[in-house]
Amino acid sequence: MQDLEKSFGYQLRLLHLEADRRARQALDAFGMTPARVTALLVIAAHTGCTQTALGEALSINRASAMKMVNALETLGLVSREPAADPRAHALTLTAAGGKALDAMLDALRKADEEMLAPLSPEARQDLLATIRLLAVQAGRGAG
Amino acid sequence: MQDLEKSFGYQLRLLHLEADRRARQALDAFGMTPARVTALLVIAAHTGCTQTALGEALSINRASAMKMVNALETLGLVSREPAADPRAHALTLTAAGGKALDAMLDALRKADEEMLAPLSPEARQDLLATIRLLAVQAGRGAG
DNA sequence: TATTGTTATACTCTATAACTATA
DNA sequence: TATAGTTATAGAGTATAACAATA
Repeated sequence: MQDLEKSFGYQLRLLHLEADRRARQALDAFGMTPARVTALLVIAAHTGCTQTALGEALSINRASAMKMVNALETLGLVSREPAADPRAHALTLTAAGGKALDAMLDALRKADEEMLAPLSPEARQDLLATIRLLAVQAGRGAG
Repeated sequence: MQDLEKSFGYQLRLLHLEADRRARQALDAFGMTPARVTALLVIAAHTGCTQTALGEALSINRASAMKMVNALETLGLVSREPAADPRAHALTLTAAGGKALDAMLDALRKADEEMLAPLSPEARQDLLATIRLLAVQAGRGAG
C-alpha cells in the first residue's frame, strides 16, 4: 500500500476531523455548528452576495445553500434583502447575527489556540499563509 | 469583526471543503466517499483494531463507527475477525478491500497533485510535515 | 462497575431533479 | 436559453440513549 504519511488528503482529513470536533464543542453553547458559522463568515466577508454565490464559496449547491440560509434566517442571524436582479436575494448579517458571530469567533479562536499549541509562531504563520494560498486558489477554481 | 484571514479554523474549513469536493469527485467512479476511504485507511494502518478504536481515530463515537463498519463489511472491503476480548471485533481489510484501496489512493493522489499545484516542492513538504504534526498531536489528545 | 458492541431514533448537511419566475 | 431561487425527496454521516454480554 502507499505511504499514508505522505498523503496530503488523508492527513488533511484527519486534521479536519479533529478540528471540526473541537469547533463543534466550542459552538455547543451557542447551539450552532461549524457549517453554519462558516456560512455566516462567508456572508460577513461578502455582504450582499446571492445564495448561489454562497453555495460556490462553500463548495455546495444552490439547494443546500438555500436550506442553510433558511435556518440562519429563522434564527434571526441573516436576512434576505432585495437585490438588483429581482430573481436574487442579497444576503446580509442582521445586527444580532453580527453580534453572535463575534462571540462565536472568540470561542473558536480559543479552540484554534489549543490546536496550534505545538507550533512555533513562525510555523503558525507559514501554515496559515500556505492554507490561505491554497484556499484562495481553490475558491478561484470553483467559482 | 475579527480578521477572518487570520482565523486558522475558518481557512482550514474552506480548504477542507474544497479538498473534500475534489476527493468526492475522484472517488465517484468507485462508488465510495472520503469518509469511507478514511476508515479503510485507519483500518489498514491499525490492522486488528476495535470499532471503538476506529471511532477514536476518526473522532466519531462507537455507534457511528459501527455503522461505517457495517457498510464496509457489506461491500466486502472489511471483515470482523474474532479478537482476544470476546466482546470486541478485530477489524481487518479483506483482499478485495486492500486492492480497492490501492486503486482509490491512486485516484486521490492525482486530486492531491492538482490541489497542491500552486506550491513549491519545499512548501509542500513543509505543509505536509506541519499538518502531520498537528494531526498526530490531535490524535493523542483524542485517544 | 466499566467496556464493546449493538439497536432505535433523530438531526445536520448535502445531492438530484423538476418547477417558477425572470433575464 | 440561461439563471436565481424554490420544492420534494433521498442519502451519508453523526449523535444520544438504552440494552446485552463480558471484563
